[in-house]
This record gives sequence, C-alpha cells and structure tokens, in this order.
Amino acid sequence: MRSTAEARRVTVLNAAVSVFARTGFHATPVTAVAAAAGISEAYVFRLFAGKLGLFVAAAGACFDRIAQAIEAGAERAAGDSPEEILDAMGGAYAELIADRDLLLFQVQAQAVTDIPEVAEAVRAGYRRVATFVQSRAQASDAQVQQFFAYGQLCHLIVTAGLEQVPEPWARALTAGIRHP
Amino acid sequence: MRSTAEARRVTVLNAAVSVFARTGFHATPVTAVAAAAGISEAYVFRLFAGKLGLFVAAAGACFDRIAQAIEAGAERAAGDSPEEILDAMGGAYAELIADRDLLLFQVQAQAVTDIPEVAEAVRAGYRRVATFVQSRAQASDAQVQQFFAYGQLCHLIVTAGLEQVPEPWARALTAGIRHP
DNA sequence: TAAGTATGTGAGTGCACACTTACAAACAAA
DNA sequence: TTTGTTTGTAAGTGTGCACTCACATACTTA
Repeated sequence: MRSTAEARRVTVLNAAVSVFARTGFHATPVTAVAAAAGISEAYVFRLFAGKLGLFVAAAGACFDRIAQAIEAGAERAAGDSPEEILDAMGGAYAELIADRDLLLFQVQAQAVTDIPEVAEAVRAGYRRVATFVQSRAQASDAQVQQFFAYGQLCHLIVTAGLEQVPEPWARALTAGIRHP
Repeated sequence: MRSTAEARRVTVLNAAVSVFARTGFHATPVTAVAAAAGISEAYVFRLFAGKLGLFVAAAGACFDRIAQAIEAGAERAAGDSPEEILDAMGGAYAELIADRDLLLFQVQAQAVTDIPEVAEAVRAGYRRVATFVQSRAQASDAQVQQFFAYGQLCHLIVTAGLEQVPEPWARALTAGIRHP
C-alpha cells in the first residue's frame, strides 16, 4: 500500500473541488478528477459513492476551507466591533478566493441544487458559515445579510469577468470589491 | 406550413428558458426542450445553431424579459428620487421572478460562463439592465451596486431553498426580501 | 510462509445524447 | 400543373461517459 484510503480521499477531494469548479457537475467526467488526483477512475468510484457522492463530499471540503479561513480572519480583526470583525472576515474571504476554485465551486453547486443531496450540502455549508459570522461578529441580521449579499455579488463579478470590463456599469458593480 | 420559423423560434425560446432553468445546460437534452415546445428535436437544430446557439438565444430572451419588467416597474415608482425608483424596480423584479424560471436561468448561465459565448451573453444582459437602472434611477454607483448585490442574494435564497429554513441564520439572510 | 486484507487498475459494458440525413407534406408563384 | 421553397420529421450514427468486474500488487498477522 502506497497510501491509506483516507489520505487518498483528501487528495481526490482537493482535485475534485478544483476540477468541478471549472466545468461543473454534469460537464466534468470523473476521469478528469481521477487524472488530476493522479489515480485511476475505477479507484475514485471505490473511494466515493458515485459521481454524486464525490461532488457532495467536495462541497463539504469547499465549505470547510471557507469556514476555516473566515474563522482565522476574525482573529486578525483590528477591534471588537461588529464592523471591524466583519471587515476582517471579508478580507480573509477575499484572499481565499483569489485562486477562484472555492468561489466557482459554490456557483456550480448552486446550479445543481435540483439534486436534493446537493441542495442539502449547500444549506449545510451556509448554515455553518452564517451562524459563525453572526455569533462571532455579534452583528445584526441586516449586517449579516449585507455581508452575504456582497459575497454573492462577487460570484457574478468573477463568473462574468466584470473586472475586465472598463465600462461604467461594470465599474459601479465592482467598485470597492477586494482584489479578486 | 403551420407556422413561420420566426414564430416557432419564439415558442422554442420560451420553452428553453423554462427547461434550462431547472436542469442547466449540460444536463438538459435538447429533446427535452423540443418536447416542451411541441416540436421535433431535428427541427430545433434547424432553427438554432446547435445546443449552444439555443442556450445563448435563450439567455437573450431571459434578459429581454428582465429588462422589460424593470423598465415597466420604474414607470410605477411612487416618486422621482433614486430610492423610490430603485424600490419600484426591485418590486417589479421580485414579481417577475416569482415563477423562478428567470432567476434559475441566470444561475445556470453563470455556471457555464467557461463557455465564452455564454459569458458574453451574460455580460450583455447585465450591461443592458445595469445601464438602464443607473440612468433611469439617477442612482449613485454604490446604490446600483447594492441593488445588484441583493439581487444576487436572491439567487442563493431561492436555489438553496432558504425560505423554507426556519433557523435564525436563514431568517437573517431572507429578511425583508420581497416574496419569492 | 501461508492466508487474509487493503490498495489499486485495465478493460470492458451499456446507455444517453448531440447532431445529420433523407424524405415528406404544405404552401406559393409561374 | 409544375417547379420551387419552407416547414417539419423519423430514423439513424458516432461518441462520451458512468459504472462494473476480474485481476494484480502491496502490506499485515498467525
């Protein structure tokens, strides 16, 4: 044995987040994930319960990394006010999604929420992140809502490539959004 | 001839928006669109340039309907201030997406922006809507940005089914969002 | 060392689906 | 009525891909 199954699963999940992020659930063959992970397609099917099981597990890994980054970001807040903590969390999130895998994966997951298992995984992810944000920052409902609204705006900016659009309407939408 | 090709195209596009909205680009066979439109698959391929051409045309139809609704909504504004006009536009948009086809289609389109033609169609759609919103409401960049940020938040709320989640974090995210 | 167990793969199998082609029926113009 | 054009379809074709199975190669324990 070169590796344990559990270690392989971690490798595969990292590859899966990256590959699914680009081409989405239905358009990416599991051969692509297997190739990115450096193992055979057959073994991926032994490690996960079908392509859907792999995608759902990848969603879990994706939100794990997001939650972890936001928690770490909160520690670096300049002060104790809700505004300062939310700002630190937002900055940490912006840094994290600089490579775009985690952001694009979320978009892909939202697109296949007609599959109940995916919808539940998405809810579980946001449940974890949103409850943490609210309790850690001691922010109002409206502040939490705003935090996520502008997070979702980032999804549009990145998927549509609006940072590259010099026109005024695109500048308005991207103004002040941290360096994606 | 039962119908003109142009009339058929309109019928097919309505069906396409509806069907693509549910299952997305890669997971919906064009037979499904053809069936929803009541014609044969072969004729859909004659009316549009491949499945991609059909999807891009459907995106155009989707944003046409959105732009039209927002323009009509602006006419019904209570006053002339940016806030009142934006509010009226937001209300019109909320009514329009009550059936969810237009909202879900946007999510599906954002998920396949790795296809350049789709990315361009999405940009064209938001270009039209955003420029109209900004010029008609005479709103600041920040107001326009906020308008679209909360619009994108609706995408998350609907795809993840957060209206059905009674927990506090979900209530915070959905608070004040108009009746989807 | 023998038997058992976990890790790993090559080579299929069957099916769904994008797209084509050959052909037919309705309508128009001469 | 004949010729041409547009609308429409039934019946393929080829390919890509999810998933399986038989088999091989490590590593462990008795």
